[in-house]
Amino acid sequence: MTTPQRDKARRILKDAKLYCTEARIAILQVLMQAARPLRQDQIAERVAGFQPAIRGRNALDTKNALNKVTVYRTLESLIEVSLVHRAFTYQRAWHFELADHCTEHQCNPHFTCTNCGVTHCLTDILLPMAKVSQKGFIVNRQQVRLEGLCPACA
Amino acid sequence: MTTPQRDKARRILKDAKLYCTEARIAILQVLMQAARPLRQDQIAERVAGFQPAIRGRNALDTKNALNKVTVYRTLESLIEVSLVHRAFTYQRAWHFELADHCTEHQCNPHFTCTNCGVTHCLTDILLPMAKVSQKGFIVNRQQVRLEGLCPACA
DNA sequence: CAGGATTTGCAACGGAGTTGCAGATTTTTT
DNA sequence: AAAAAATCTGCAACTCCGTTGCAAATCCTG
Ligand SMILES: [Zn+2]
Ligand SMILES: [Zn+2]
Ligand SMILES: [Zn+2]
Ligand SMILES: [Zn+2]
Repeated sequence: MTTPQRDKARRILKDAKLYCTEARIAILQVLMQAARPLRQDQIAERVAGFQPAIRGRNALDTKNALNKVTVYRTLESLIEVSLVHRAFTYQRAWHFELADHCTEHQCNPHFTCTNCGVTHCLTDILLPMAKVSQKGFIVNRQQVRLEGLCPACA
Repeated sequence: MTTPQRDKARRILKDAKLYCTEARIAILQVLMQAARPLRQDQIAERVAGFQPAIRGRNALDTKNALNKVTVYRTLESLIEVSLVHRAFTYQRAWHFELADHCTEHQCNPHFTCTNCGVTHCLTDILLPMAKVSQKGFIVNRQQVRLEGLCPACA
């Protein structure tokens, strides 16, 4: 029950001076495997599904699921040490992703299809930063959201 | 009980083929006077304060307040005809503003100060549109959010 | 392995948003 | 102007994600 990815997660947590708990290890792994930002309930769902069966239980056993409060607080701690970002809210729910998807002052743009609802990370595109410093604003982070039709729905 | 602004609101509603109800007239006026996007409860609050007597009641009567469901559905109808936009969500609440603050494919960028929480409309700044059309995406709307310190807090 | 620090789960709460429906308001027709 | 049709409004009740308090479980250090 030790994989390269799992070891990597432990290492990351140790470097961040966080307790290496099962919840944090599992959630980190889920986010490392995710192709797009995930809601808390999606994260919980994936943890339950992908977890290599505790004590011989079937992987789909719901007992592998994390409590939603644990997911909530785990994400808070990961955000605190800048390992994770809140990417955006969609339908009143935050979507989370690893912070290493982002540059220091700008997260990758996110495109949400208004037809199928799927969100795509545009990791290879960055807009120039808005020039507002001469007005006295100090920008720490710029976020771009796009809305429209995805290739599949166009 | 007829002002130029009120007449303008009625005219806009008529052009949009919407019923000229007191709620719509009042909310439109509030948004016309707003310097930044407002939450539904802030809109209700301002309607209650500034209203020149809804339904013949005294202007100071707190009963001038609109029910939150009415605010909600009024905004929905105004969005439906593209008079109003949902600008962004902050702390789980949508913030609304007149759509004429925006160009066809891009709303004005919004800057939120992480220290004092105040949001500023950067109406004189527009970022270039992300070029994603060659990937098959059709962009209807681009939104930019900025976070950092405002001039007062810097 | 013991002891203190931290995290987890449960239950209960909070608040913006949402819906059904009866009665009120606005518009259209007569 | 009155009646009829269309639409809107308010109330109450509900959903859902996020949030908090607290006791039990887990994790780290010595
Ligand atoms: Zn699509
Ligand atoms: Zn992303
Ligand atoms: Zn400020
Ligand atoms: Zn604005």
